[in-house]
Amino acid sequence: MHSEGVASRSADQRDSARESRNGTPQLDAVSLAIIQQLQEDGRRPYAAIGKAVGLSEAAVRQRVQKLLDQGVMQIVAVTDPLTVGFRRQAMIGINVEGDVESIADALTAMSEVEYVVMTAGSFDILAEAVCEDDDHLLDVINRRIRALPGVRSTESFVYLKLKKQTYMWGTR
Amino acid sequence: MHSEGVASRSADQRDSARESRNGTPQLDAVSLAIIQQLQEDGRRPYAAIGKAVGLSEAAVRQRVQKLLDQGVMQIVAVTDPLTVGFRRQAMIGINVEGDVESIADALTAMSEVEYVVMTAGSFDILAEAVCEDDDHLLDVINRRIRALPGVRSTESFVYLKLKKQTYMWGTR
DNA sequence: GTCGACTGCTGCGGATTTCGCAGCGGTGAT
DNA sequence: ATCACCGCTGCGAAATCCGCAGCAGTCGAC
Repeated sequence: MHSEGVASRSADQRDSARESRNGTPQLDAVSLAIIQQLQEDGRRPYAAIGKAVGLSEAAVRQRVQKLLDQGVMQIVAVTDPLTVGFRRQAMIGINVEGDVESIADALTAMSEVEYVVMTAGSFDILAEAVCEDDDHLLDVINRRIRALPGVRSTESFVYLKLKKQTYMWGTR
Repeated sequence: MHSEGVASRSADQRDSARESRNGTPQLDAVSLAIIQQLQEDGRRPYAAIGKAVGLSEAAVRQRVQKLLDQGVMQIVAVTDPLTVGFRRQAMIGINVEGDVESIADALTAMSEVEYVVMTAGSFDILAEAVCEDDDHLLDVINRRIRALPGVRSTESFVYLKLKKQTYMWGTR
């Protein structure tokens, strides 16, 4: 039950999530609207969403389940790390020699590293670390990240104050 | 089958969320466990959470409502922006002369800017911009951010590939 | 063209969950 | 001791979730 119909459909019916070349599904307007509803409130009832986007409760439920299965979105609780006991966060800019992606994978495997992105510019990788205190952060940066073979240099930006953190993509 | 004796509330009954000096609530182990459950699945039923943390369904519901009201957490859908039609993202490092916080506030007001943090290090502010295409990104950086009075310089890191994006704080 | 397979939507009951409220016990202040 | 407050429990009613059967539209094959 995991069919991947690779076809181009023009009109209406099974166009909610078409696969594109790179494997990331293409979303139609209705799925986008559903996501938008759930970005406002992740627990909003399916029937209410259906009324908002013009679909039945069951249809919304099936679409949401599919979006979750495909990994397009996830419905989760997000918090301010400070209130859950993580007092030190930092963005770490990393320069790499050799294979950037393998370094990025190594960072991804670290539980303290919550965000990893490969970039163009004067850093090859940006990674966000969430730590309990300074010692913990120091350990992550100096003993774990800089120890990775291929890491040429790092620069750290310790967070002083988080001003904005939104999850309203597509709501604009 | 995770039934744990997390709730030894013999000691203290009304300690689920006490206010500390700076106004951010202090969370006890049970609330943390609830958040953890909702980080795994934001739609998990209250009864299931209650079974996991050792509370009744109604108690979990009241706690969750309180956590939401206090702004400690929010339950939302999160997506990979690429799949929802935003093809260009960038982290922007900003140097400021004068009041850093007022610049940060101005950035916060921009809908394209999804993340703003004041930092120590060679940037005063890091901001993440989510845009539809290169033109849009260029407009945000050159015409809007650099136009802010007090912005001395900016440096951009265009995202090539998002490798990790987690919301599992406290799950470790 | 018809046929068949596939996909997505609807509508429907039954099971489950959510919701509101009254009551209870522990804590701290008066 | 008394009182007010707060969090937890338990319970019935309402709303929601869930699975399933049926229908309609598209696509590919013949």
